[in-house]
Amino acid sequence: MVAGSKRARGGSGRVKLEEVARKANVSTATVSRAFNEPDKVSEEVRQRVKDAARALNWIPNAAGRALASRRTHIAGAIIPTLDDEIFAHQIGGMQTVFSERGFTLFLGCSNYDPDEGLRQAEAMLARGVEALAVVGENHPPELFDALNSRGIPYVVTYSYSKLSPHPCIGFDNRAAFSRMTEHLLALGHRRFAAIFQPDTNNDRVKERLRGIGEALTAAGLEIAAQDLMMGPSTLEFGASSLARLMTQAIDARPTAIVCGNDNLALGALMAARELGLDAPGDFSITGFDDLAISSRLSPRLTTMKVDNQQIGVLAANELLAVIAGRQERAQSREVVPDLKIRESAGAARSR
Amino acid sequence: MVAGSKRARGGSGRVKLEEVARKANVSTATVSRAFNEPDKVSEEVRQRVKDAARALNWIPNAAGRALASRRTHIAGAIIPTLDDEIFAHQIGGMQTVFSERGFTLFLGCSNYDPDEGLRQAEAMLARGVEALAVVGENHPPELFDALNSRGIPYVVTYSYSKLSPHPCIGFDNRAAFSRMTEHLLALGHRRFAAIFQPDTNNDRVKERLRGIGEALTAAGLEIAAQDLMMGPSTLEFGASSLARLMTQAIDARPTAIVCGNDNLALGALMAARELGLDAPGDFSITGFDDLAISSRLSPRLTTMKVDNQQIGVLAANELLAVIAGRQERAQSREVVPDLKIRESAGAARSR
DNA sequence: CTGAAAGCGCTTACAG
DNA sequence: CTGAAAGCGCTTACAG
Repeated sequence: MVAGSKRARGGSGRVKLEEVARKANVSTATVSRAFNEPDKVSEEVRQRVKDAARALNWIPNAAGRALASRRTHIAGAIIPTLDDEIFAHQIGGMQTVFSERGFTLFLGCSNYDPDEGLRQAEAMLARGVEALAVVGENHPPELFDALNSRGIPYVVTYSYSKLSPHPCIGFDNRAAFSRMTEHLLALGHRRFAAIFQPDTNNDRVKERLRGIGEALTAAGLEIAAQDLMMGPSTLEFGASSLARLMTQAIDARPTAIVCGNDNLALGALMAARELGLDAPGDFSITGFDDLAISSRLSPRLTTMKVDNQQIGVLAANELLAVIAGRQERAQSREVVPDLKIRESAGAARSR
Repeated sequence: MVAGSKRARGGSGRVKLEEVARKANVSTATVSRAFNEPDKVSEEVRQRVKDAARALNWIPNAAGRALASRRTHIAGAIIPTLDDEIFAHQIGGMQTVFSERGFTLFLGCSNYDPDEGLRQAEAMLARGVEALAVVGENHPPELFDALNSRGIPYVVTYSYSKLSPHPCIGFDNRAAFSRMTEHLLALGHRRFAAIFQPDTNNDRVKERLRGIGEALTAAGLEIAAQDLMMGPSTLEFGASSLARLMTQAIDARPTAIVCGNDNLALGALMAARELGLDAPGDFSITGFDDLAISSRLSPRLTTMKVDNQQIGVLAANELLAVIAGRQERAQSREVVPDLKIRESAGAARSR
């Protein structure tokens, strides 16, 4: 023992590669190779090393490995919130794919605060994420700068635009809402209202509103100021908004209500029932998301469905392809929402 | 330059602490202290170091730091799925607390496969998580062994039992369903049915069924084999189960239906409406979770509410307390579900 | 195929 | 308060 000649330095107490090497009677290099480049080690030695590792119950220390190899096998995802199942499903899809490929996933929720998102991204970067997925483009430029300057592959999810400077995995929010609006126009509606979640720090919501606006403009229409309701994405706000809209004189009130999501639309439908109104008889209404319940309540809700888990899967696959060097940069992938035409939106009443 | 005398070894290309030290004209030790133990560095030097770090845009390399300090500032959570908002909310709460305290969160979903959960736990352990939260107790013993042998603090969430060998943050699933059953017994019901999600690999569901069973046994009752429906946790399964139950002769069929969650109960209520039946007129029914919609549909659903985000917050706080050395071991915390008595369960009809 | 040893980027016990 | 240097646990360029 030369103890005493060296500085005391705790150590983690965990079994380390060196002990496996000693037990297997090989060098540390060989142990490392037996696991990371098994082809370079003879069958017999490889077996001996693996047996020794198992016997000692060795789990490699990822920090040591990361420091030496400059690989962490960690990816990160930053979403606004897990309270919305839309993002939860995305993360679920991503997590599964990453896990299958030996990657562990860091999760950050910004609670719709771009600065918080940036802080979390930086924490992930410090911890050496090899790739990052963020929801939407609404982030401080520092976030993308940090990613680009380090050459960390990333994707923007949930939104998609051909014009985006970023690789996008998602759908065109604007086009989706234009399409929904056109569906209502085709049904003969001329007076429109919208019930929406807040668009603060939310490029997706802004795009949705823009989509409605463009379709209406093309038809020479627009939404009157008093017919645009914006508030929390709750059943209550949907309900109170519908009630407000319906206080207007019957021949002046909107016949078509485009909601920012199913939740708001369902709330509105509940309020309507209490007011003795119904869709599509008294007004038409649409949602977005196609929640499980939306097709089962009466009236069945006209809405659009996006495969969010698939977005997560595609995002993870793109990032893994870049990490593996199979491609230079993540490619954008468009996911097309499915328009579900159901009972809640019908032909406009003639007046 | 002595280049050439040393082995070539890439390097990450990132700015490192050494460069900050050089620019600030101090040793690497001082740079490290300026950030980690600022009190030990003079005001002036500290400022110089921070300026240099900012100028160089230095982000410390977490692997180097982890290796030297044996701290990673990483925590992990393993849940069955993110498709259930119950777990999503837990993770959301946890994430926020950990993030505030400088911890980054690893997320793993087992998809209800205990082996997959174990694999993910091992991956997290290798990456040096300082604490781990897992949902429920239904995990291979190796998982808890690995945690205990390394002294990694952990908590079991969503379930709670005084008898558990593990620190639990959650509620007593058995007691909750006993309570709900007693509520129905007090309303005069004697013939019970249950519509439940699968109990495979799911100790929480098993406990729920046990809770119902115990309350019924105490009243000299039990659920007949044909009145226990178990299947996927979907609106559809709730609906088809209700239909099946209601095919029985009117004076022989159950008057009280305990559902494993709101989703199943809502499905059942929808089917009832289509069959021209209603609650509480023709039967009473209860759920669990108190989804937003459950109190707004007609009939309003009698159910129980659990603050899942709070479970996540409590879990993170317990783990952080152990990490900080403020306590030896995570303490169990019971969260009491709130019984929401509403219209869907009423007095049993006299026959 | 295998080993000796340098190096990854930090922290920290020790000395001053 | 500050610095020189050892050490954390791996990987890998080099040599054989």
